[in-house]
Amino acid sequence: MSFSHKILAWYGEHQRDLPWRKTRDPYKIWLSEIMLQQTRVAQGMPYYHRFLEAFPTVRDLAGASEEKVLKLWQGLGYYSRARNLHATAKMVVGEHGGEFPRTYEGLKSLKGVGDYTASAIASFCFDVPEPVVDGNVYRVLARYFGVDLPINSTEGIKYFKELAREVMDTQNIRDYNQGIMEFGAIQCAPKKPYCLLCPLNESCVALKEDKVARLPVKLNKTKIKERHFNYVVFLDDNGHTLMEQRRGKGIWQNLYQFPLVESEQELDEASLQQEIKDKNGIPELGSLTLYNTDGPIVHKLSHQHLHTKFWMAKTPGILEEGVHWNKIAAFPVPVLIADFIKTFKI
DNA sequence: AACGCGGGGAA
DNA sequence: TTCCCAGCGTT
Repeated sequence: MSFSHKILAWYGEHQRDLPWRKTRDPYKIWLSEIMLQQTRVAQGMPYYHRFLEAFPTVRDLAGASEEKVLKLWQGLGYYSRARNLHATAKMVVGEHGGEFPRTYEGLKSLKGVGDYTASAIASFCFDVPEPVVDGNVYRVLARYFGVDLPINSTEGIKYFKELAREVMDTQNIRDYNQGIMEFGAIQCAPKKPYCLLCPLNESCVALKEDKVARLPVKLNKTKIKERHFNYVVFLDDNGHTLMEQRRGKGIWQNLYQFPLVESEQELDEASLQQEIKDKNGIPELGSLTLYNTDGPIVHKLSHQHLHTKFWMAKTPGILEEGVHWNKIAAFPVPVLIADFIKTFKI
C-alpha cells in the first residue's frame, strides 16, 4: 500500500470530529484555517463557534467594526490575523460579490492567506489538488522519508513542498490533506510518538535509523527581548479611566491599553514621575500607587518578556477624555490588560 | 533570508 | 523550562 493510501486508511479510523470537517462552505473553512494558524485546535475551537454565532456569513463579518472583530479575537494572539480577516471579508463582499475565489492563486491573493491556507481552502472546498504543508506535514514527511533539510530554510521549504506534491493523492485530496495533518497531530506527534503502534512504522526512515526525535530539523531560535512596561491606571471621581489604542508597528496593533510608559529599566515611583513629565498626552497626576507590589508581572510572549507594573493614579476632578470603568470591557485588549482588569477591584 | 508577531498546553 | 501549534507579512 502506498504512503497516501496508508494515510487515508489511518485517517478513516482515527479522525476527530471537528466542526469545519462537516462543511465545504468556503467562509467557514477560511475562518477555521485563519484561526488555526500557529494555534492548537483546542484553543481555536471556542473562538470558531463564537465568530460564527456573531458573524454567520462573510457579509456579517464585513459589516462589523474592526473593534468588534478584535474583541472577539481577544486572547487568540497574532492579531494581524484578525485585522486581515476583516479586510479580506470586506474585499470578498466588495470586490467578489460575496464569493470566495475558487483557485489557489485567487485565494492566495487574499490578505492573510498564504501558501498553506490557499492550498487548504482550495482542496477542502473545491477539490483542487494542491498539497498542504503545515507543521504537521513537515514532521511526517521529514521522518517518514528521512529528510534532514531544515524546514524553515528556503531550500527546505521548496523541497518539502515538492515532496508533498509527489506523494499526495490527487483523487482524494480533501481527505488526504486532512489526513496527513491529523496523522501528524495525533500519531506522529512532536515528542515521543508511539511508533510501535504506527501503521507506517515498517517503512519509516527515521524510525529505522533512530532519528525520530531529531526530525524535523529547524533552525534559528528566536531570541527574547526584555521590556519594561509601566501602565498608568487613572481613576477620577466619576469612576472614569483613560484608555489608548496601540498604533504603529509592534505588538498588539490596534488593541487598547492604559496609558503606557516604557523604559529601559524597571522604574520606581520617582523615576516614573520624571518620565511622565517629559511625556505629553498624560494628564497631571498626584501620587502613584503601585498595584502589583509583589514585583513586576512578567508577561511572556514567544519573543518578548514584558516586565509590567500597574500604577494607580487617583485623580482629583474629572478626566475629560475618560471612559467609565464599566465600559472598558468592550475594548479589545491584550491578555496582560484583561488579566489586570479581571483581578482589579475598584 | 531573516525577523516580528501571542498565547497556551504538553512533557 | 522548552517546544511548538492547520503561518503570514514585512524588511
